[in-house]
Amino acid sequence: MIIYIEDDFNLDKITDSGQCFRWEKTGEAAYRIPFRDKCLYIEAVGDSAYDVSCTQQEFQNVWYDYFDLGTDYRMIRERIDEQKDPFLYQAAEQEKGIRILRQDSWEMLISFIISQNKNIPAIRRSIALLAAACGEACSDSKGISYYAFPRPEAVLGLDPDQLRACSLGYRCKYVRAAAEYVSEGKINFEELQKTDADRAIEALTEIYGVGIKVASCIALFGMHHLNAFPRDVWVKRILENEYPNGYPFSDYAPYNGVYQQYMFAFYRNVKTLRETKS
DNA sequence: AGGCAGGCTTTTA
DNA sequence: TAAAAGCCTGCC
Repeated sequence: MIIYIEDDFNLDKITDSGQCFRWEKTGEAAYRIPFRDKCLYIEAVGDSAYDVSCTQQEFQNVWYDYFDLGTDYRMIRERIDEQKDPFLYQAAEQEKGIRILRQDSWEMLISFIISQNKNIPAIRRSIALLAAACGEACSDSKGISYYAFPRPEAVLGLDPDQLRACSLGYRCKYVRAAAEYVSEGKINFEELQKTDADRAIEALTEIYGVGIKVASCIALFGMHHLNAFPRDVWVKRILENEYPNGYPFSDYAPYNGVYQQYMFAFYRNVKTLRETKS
């Protein structure tokens, strides 16, 4: 089925922005995307046109929300004043097409615990190993198999050696603690989605192995708190280098997290560009 | 070969 | 309470 998306939407930009770790590239501008108990093939086939493997009904019920198509990212992007903030303006122009997906809170919790001290390929690898170790084996619309992201109880069912085999290293104990925490019902993701970003982050940091940065990522990518602003080493460098007199968070509320994504992706791409040149 | 990669917890001053 | 040390692992 062909669908049309007029707003900012770029599959490569979204997956390169480091918010999702389970998309599989199946071709030029084409991906296979597992989400909860579903799996979608999507391919860019022309101007604003995308070929998707699901029915119209499934797209409306599941994927419209997953891709956050109800939010106007062009409007968010155009709030940046080129004169007042040329750096962010350029970053957003360059990285236009990034959106903040509405992913599963529990999956994001585990994914970002795993992310600490790892680069993106290593994060992807660990998550794939974990899913293969205890996720449910499923079959997509083409009959090709994949693993659903495991439930907390499935993670708890692994013995320590099996967990360690997912290349989790010292994060093993964090992953296990988080699975216990969720399994015991100590966190209510739905409730935290309804509050503000700061409250959600505060609650998330109660979990062993979750600090401010990881909690901010979970709030932004797993609870859709668009004002959450993860500060990793790159963002700290950006704030130091580009905004020595301070960053105007209040001007950019309630979308600070979206702008963070633009500048983060922009900075990283500049860096890799420099590396490939030299 | 040592440092670093999208940090966190624990220990130490 | 702020700064360091230690932690798994893979990669250059």
